[in-house]
Amino acid sequence: MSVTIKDVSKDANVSIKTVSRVINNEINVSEDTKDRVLQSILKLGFKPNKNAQSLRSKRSYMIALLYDNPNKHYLADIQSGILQVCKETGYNLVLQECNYQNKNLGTEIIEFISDFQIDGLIVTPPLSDMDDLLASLDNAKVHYSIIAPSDKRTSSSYVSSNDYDASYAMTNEIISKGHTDIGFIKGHHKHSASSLRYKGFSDAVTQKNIPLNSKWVKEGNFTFDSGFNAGLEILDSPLCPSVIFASNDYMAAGVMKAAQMKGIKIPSELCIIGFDDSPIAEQLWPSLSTVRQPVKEMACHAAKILLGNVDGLSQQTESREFKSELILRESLVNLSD
Amino acid sequence: MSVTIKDVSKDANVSIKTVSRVINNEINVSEDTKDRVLQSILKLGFKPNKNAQSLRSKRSYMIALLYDNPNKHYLADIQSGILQVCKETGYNLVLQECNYQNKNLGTEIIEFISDFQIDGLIVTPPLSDMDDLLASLDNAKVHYSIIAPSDKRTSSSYVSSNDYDASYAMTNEIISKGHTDIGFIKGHHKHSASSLRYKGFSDAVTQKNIPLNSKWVKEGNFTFDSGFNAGLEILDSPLCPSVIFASNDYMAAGVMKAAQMKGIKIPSELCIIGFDDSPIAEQLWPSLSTVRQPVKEMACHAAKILLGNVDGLSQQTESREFKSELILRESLVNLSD
DNA sequence: GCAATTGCTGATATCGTTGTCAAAGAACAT
DNA sequence: ATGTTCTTTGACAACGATATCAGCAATTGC
Repeated sequence: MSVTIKDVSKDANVSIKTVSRVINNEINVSEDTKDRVLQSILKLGFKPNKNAQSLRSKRSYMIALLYDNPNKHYLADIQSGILQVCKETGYNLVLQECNYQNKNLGTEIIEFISDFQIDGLIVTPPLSDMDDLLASLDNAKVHYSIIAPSDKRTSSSYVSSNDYDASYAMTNEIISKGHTDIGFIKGHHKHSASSLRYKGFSDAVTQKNIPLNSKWVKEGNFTFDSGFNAGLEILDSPLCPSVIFASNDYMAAGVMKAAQMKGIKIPSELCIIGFDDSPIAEQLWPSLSTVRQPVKEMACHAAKILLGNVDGLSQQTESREFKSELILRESLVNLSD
Repeated sequence: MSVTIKDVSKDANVSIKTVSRVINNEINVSEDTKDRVLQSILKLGFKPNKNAQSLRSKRSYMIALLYDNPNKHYLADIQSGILQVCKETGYNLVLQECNYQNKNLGTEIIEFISDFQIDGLIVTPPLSDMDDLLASLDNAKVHYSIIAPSDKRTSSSYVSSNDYDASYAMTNEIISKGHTDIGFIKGHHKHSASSLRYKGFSDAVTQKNIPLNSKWVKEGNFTFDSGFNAGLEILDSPLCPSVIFASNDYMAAGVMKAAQMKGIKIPSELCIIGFDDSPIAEQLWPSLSTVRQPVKEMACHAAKILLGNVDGLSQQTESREFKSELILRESLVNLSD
């Protein structure tokens, strides 16, 4: 049926072990035999059988993506970045949709890994915040790399973005436009990016001695609906802020809809700021000012780190923080009073 | 290290073949031995090694999703539906991002399948329209199921939705509100869903003797930008329609932004209709009237069909057409003249 | 009552690789 | 010349399942 290492060994007149050595780029094969074997491989169109390799070497050439994220675009970018690296290295990506509230998550994931001999994991938020999950993974000696970890764990491999700095910078941008009545919509309090984004905001206003009205600070959970509801609450009060800064674009879109339904003009009566530069930010009118993270690059990098650890052959890659970028669009203007 | 079939066979005092029989639910095992083996399996915590199974039986217990679709939400729903079935059946899903313009796509995919012994494919639009790709798959005797095929190929397994009927019904809904000046934005002409949606529309207007103004019919490619540009073109002309029906929500969102930028009031001066019920349809203001397809259920069904064909054990599942549903929201109102 | 069929079971080969270990020859040191 | 090390190679076992085929007992048919 298909060509095996045995056929190659016969054709090249060497033992199967030598063919294996050539396939795996092992040392101590003379140039002469190596050439001969490579030629036979080419001639016969030999491809090593992945399952046999996996069985013997206990490696599957597959990595898994762990996620539980309502943001489909974020996820799609992550997937796309990882797939790019996979394609280059011959690995495959399998998906593992999780429920972060599942009590047995650690156990189930470790079971999944050992079932399929998965070589490594990429862990995305909010799962990257779950210290107990990561502890189970460490314990089971599973290779993994984390996207947006809760704190920069020295022990592990991660990629992160400078959420705090970006949020701080955006807040200063808002203040520079003359605004002092600023609302903020936090994300879920367990989500570490949430806290950083809020901290960047609150540090910036505090440093400029701008009072923080607690009625204008709400907590959402990164969904459109939660932003919509928070927006309604803020805009129902007698005193309204002139800007609302939401921790992501979907919540900002929710605020925008709430404002539009109330007949509040954007941006002249209310400015709205988002975070993430999701496609919707540009699709709304007026379009959202926001913060762009290089999500796909981050995912690429996370995959490279992981494969560097998993695969002795690839080069090691270092953990890294990526810089975000302010995107100023129509939804933020100078305070007109 | 880990428990193998051998350990179980010793513990249950049977041959390894008998254990294998129990694992695979083969006939001709007495209730007595079966119970004994099952108990040993439970006691020892035995889990068959997937790679060994794959090597011997030439099945990987993995299916792949083929896609090249700009619509991330659609894709996420598809993935989610497939993963649900995978979880139930112990299969795994691997992703294969394609480029539908790639000339060697067929070859590359078949190579990928034989490399990893992928058990089957789920093909999504626009790849499901590529007859030459499907022909290569047939030729290589690859199992696959198609989501939204170009025509209901009797030979293969598919799930589809009633795009024509839904578009026809929505058009009648529009007409019943008194509109006669109707614009339409088609999707990419190679995309079969495109043609069906347009045909449903044009048949409905023709039957009601409503003239079709060709200046109000544009072609986009299902992206926001293409809808935005088409919207600008239509709305720039001296005579504007009172409704624009776009073949998907992203293009409809583009039209809405174009209209809003021009100061056209929605829905009083222009009604906008979308298709798909993407999340953005509800997030815009005014929210979009649209057509909802049960995408996740369709994906579930496609996965079941595939696994029914791949896995002799699971029950066979039939190809099926799913019904779409009209979702009437704020963006469509009676013609006010 | 004897042959044929059916149900259940196990010994052993097999899938296509990598791992272990030993052997042969070359290179070097003494 | 002899012993030691290093390089290159191959025979064979091993990974952990399923497949083949044969054997034996129990049932059925005539």
